[in-house]
Amino acid sequence: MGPPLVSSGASTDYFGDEDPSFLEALNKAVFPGDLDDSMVVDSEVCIEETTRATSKRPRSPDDWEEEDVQSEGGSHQLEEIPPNYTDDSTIYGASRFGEFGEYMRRKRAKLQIQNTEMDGEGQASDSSRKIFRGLAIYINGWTDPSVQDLRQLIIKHGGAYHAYLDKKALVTHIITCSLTPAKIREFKHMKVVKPSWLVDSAKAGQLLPWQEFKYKPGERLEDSQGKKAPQASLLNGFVSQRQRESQVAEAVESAPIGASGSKTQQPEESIPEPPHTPPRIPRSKPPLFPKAPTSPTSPSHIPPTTDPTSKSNPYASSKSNPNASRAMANPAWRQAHTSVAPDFIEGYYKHSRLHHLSIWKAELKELVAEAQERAEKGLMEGVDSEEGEGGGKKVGGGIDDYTMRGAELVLVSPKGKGKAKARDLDEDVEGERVIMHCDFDCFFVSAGLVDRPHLRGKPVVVCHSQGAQGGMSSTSEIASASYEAREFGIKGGMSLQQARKLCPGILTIPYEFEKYKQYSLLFYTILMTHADDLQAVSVDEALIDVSSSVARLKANRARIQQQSTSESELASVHPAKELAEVIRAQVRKATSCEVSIGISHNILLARLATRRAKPSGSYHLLPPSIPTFLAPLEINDLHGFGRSIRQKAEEKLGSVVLGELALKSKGVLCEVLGKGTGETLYNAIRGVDHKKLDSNKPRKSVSCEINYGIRFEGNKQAEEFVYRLAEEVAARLDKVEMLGKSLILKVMKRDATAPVEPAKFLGHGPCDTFNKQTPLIGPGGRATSDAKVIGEVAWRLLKSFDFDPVELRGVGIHVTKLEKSSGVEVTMQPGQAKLSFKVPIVDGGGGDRQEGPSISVQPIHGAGGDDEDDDVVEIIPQPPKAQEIPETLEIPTHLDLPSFSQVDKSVFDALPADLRQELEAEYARRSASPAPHLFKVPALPTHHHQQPQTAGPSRLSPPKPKLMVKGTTTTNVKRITQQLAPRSRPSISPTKTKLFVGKRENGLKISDAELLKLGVDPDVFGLLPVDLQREQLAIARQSKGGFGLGLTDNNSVNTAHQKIIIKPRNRRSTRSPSITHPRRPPPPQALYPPLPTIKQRGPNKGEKLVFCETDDVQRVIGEWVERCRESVVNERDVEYFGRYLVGCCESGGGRGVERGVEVMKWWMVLLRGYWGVWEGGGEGDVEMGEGGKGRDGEGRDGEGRVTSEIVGRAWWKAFWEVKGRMDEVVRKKIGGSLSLK
DNA sequence: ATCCTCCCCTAC
DNA sequence: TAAGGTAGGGGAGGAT
Ligand SMILES: Nc1ccn([C@H]2C[C@H](O)[C@@H](COP(=O)(O)OP(=O)(O)OP(=O)(O)O)O2)c(=O)n1
Ligand SMILES: [Mg+2]
Repeated sequence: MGPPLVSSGASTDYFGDEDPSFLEALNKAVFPGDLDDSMVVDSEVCIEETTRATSKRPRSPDDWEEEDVQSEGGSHQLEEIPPNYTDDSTIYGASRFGEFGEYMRRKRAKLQIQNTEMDGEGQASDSSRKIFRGLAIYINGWTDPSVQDLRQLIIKHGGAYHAYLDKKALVTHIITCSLTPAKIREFKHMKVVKPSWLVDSAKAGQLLPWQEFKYKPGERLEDSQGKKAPQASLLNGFVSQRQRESQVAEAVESAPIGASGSKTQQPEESIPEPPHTPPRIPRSKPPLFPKAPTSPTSPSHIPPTTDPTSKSNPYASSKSNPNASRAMANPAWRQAHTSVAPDFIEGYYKHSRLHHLSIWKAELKELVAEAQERAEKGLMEGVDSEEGEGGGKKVGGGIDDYTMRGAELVLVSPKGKGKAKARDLDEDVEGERVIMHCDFDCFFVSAGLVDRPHLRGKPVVVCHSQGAQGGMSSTSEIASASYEAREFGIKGGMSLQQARKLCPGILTIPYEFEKYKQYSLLFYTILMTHADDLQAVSVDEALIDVSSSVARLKANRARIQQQSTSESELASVHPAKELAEVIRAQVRKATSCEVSIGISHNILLARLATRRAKPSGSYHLLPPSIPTFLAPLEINDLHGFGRSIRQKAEEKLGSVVLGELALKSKGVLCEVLGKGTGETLYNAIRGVDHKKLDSNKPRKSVSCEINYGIRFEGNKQAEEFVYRLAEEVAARLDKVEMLGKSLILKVMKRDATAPVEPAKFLGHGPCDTFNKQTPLIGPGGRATSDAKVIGEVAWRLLKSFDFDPVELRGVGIHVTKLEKSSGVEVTMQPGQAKLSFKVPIVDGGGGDRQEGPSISVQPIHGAGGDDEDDDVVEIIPQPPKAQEIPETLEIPTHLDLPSFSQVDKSVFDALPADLRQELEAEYARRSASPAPHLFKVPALPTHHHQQPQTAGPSRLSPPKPKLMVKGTTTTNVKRITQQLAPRSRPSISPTKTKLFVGKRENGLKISDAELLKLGVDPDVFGLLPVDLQREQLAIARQSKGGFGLGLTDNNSVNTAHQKIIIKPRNRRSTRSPSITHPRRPPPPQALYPPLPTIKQRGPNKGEKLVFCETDDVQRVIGEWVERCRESVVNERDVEYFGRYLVGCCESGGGRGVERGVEVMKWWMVLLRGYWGVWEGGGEGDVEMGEGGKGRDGEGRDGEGRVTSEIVGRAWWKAFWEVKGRMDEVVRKKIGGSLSLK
């Protein structure tokens, strides 16, 4: 656009047609969001559901099916619509719009009650008029809105919920979705009604006549058969749309839960009764917009359906997915998108969220194990220098290696041992044990919103289908839903189409695996700082034992109180809670995401506490409230107890509520659930749990399986696939340096009654699964990791089943009976070698490790300088510089699956000022230290002293708490530093300082202004315990003096530069052999090299493209923009960026252009998010450059502050400038207009 | 009693 | 379009 042009131009240009949808999406996003905040639905009916379980599922457990499919009919049409999507959207938009009014209104109303509702507290009455006052309700069995939801609804509206039916006389009504014949008889004389009575009444704001909702045995309810039936009814078309909608809304079901399989459907729901639909639905489901989605209906159509129900089965399985059938009819399409595609496995894994979750978990466990070993060893020898390669562990410097491995985590030292010991010794001392369960709130969504602030507060979900894609018939699964989305009943695991039925305005954002990994590392790094012990649960979740940290805080507090009265108030807050809030604040600062923390004295309770902490908070479940807390929970609320057990409990024990189950004897529970499970439950009901944090157990199996997109046409293809899968497994075995002696082939075969193409696009649908195990014999001896051998064995097993390859829907290869490969061997790769080292070591102890990364820690003892110390450890920094090289290194280990990479610089920059300062201080320290080593870290007290932990605090001999604390902090710093070091800074400059310094500040009297001056966030500072405050202060001062932020560079220019370096991939990835570090030999190749490529998709779906995938470029841009939100963007960066894009367009062929366009769109989206208002006003010029660099990046205080307008205009100016260059290139290259079309 | 095999189940 | 993986806990039942 020319200069002036502006927006329109934009739309015109790059986003030509798609724009509409693209823009629409943007608008939508904003739109609804505005309202948001509260979401509506008051009844919230969220449903939940689930459950069901399935009883049936005859065979395979799965049945996912989306039943939605049913809606399929609708979807069908929708499908066609897409083309005109624009129009549609317009049309739909209109209607939506109207609905939005209602939506908003509701939302607003809901707002008021929203927060309060859940907690027992209550509240609010407003929406909740006590319409159920006087009612005594008992809920029987599984229900559509879950029992829990119904219970809340009942209570919220003044009713009484009875968990037991023992006194029938007291119960006025029984709510159920299904009754067994026996129960029917039993309840014959009672008022048995469907859940919709409660839901509809709540919506209507008045108690509706129960008779209209009377439960009739004949009616379907799903229940056992579940699946299908319900759907069928829905589908049937006749229900008017409106009715349908309302049903949906009400019923809401939800989908299956996240996890597993069988789900599905069921949810369905309750829909059995379409008819009723209550009288208006005044408020209640906001979501329901009638909208068009649905439509028509006929489910059928198309032949594919094979036999939908034909078979008699009740479950019949779902319906087929017409879109899939159509696509599968095209040979070329099949060749390109199903298991027969040459790079199917690679592409599949690259996009599989579940695969990523699994890999990450394994990597995190490994990192934690390494940290623990290190801590225990206490020091290790430092390897010292390893710089060269080292980067992080193996990976040397990898800068970023992608795997987490590159990163190093250090456990808290103080306790390292201490803890361990302490723990072991006093296990019983429960009193002392403090466990925290930390979990990000809607992790994928939260991470995605960091760069999309304009979507905050709106109903957002993460899924592969973006924007309007898929219309209303997308079977894309939702990985995570924002809390706003949950208000509509949307849950993880459900399909996008189901979600759209619940909330047509739902917004979708793409996966950003790289980002999740980075945040996770930051998260773990922070946790390590406070934990005595840590158990990696998942990327976004961990259990930590903070007993010693809490004890220390407690002790300090006591001390302080004595000293000064001023802080007495603090006493009211339990130190554990205080620590939890500190952790939350640190993670928030580091990632801009919310983490919730549950605290208690054992794992079981800490986990349950998290649930209450959840939206965004912390909750300490203390002994006195345990009984009350547990009684109303249901069995499946317990970790490890899922739907299957729930069903057993319901059927054989007559209840799923803990309060009721508490009456059962241990014997009964064991009889029904098995010995171990029964006892675990018995104890859990009483809040007892003796489990310890996961100790690093050796891996027992390595597997690989794919149950998606499996569609073979002949044995040849199946064989080819099996061999490729075998290569994958072999690569994974090598990666962990293990060999196996036994192989298990897992096969999923389409259930005879299931449609050829299941409801879920390319999903496996209802299947029968088969496993076959056989010994795996390698060449010489037994265990092997040879791909060829594995492939042959696997294929032999598959053939032995003699299944028609066309019927296969899933294949998996599991290798068990593992043993470590002999040391070396594979080790070859440098990179890997490093990693591996760990293994060999086992005994050797001695020298192993070199982790090299850079840091090694050695214990020093005391002495030193400071006081404290007891256990100090030295850290040897890695050679900074090496880093550069490292980057390139990359490592390609085998697949590169997503693995964690070290935290990259940008992430480092994103760290909160306080944390960053600590790091900086650490760097300074390092550089300062003569030898490279030597930092002190409180580590174990090596020989000298004894008590570790406890001592910890004490460590400092004197009373000075601060020291102790400090020690801790220091430690932390180190850890983080270690982690970041490799990548971070090139410049480590220097200077000074020392560590510890004992700073003696005492009181924490310091003004905010002063804190700001030091770069310390007053808010966070305020949350810190006194000792930590001191520490922070000391460090902050130090760093200021030392080398202030300056060196870090985060400041504008440098930072920006780095970022802009975009091509990170280039850099990082490695790919350039040339760059490879000298030392490192070429890595082995990954089976599937990662290509970071950006996704380039057709220009057409611009929107999607824009949001799709995470690619480095987008990430970099996001960070760049984010960084310069308050300061004017640097011209040089813009210039660099422009050159990069132009180069991109010129070189990459059409793809380069597409990519460039994609990047521009992304950039535009970001700018619109922050400075949309200034988009058009191009005229005012702002000087670029200068403003920004100024001072600090963060705090900027007052004075010459750059206004948002100036910053925004500068950004837009930069945008148009770059766009102008792009246009030229595009014109030349593609011809005509810019619009790429 | 213990262990082993062959599942199912659960979690993220 | 969509990407339903993966490892470990544990139970049932049989072999030892
Ligand atoms: N079946 C599942 C379960 C989880 N996840 C991913 C997406 C989640 O964001 C992340 C973490 O899982 P959680 O169970 O912690 O769910 P959330 O973090 O999304 O929500 P919550 O706030 O309830 O923790 O794992 C997934 O893709 N599929
Ligand atoms: Mg979470």
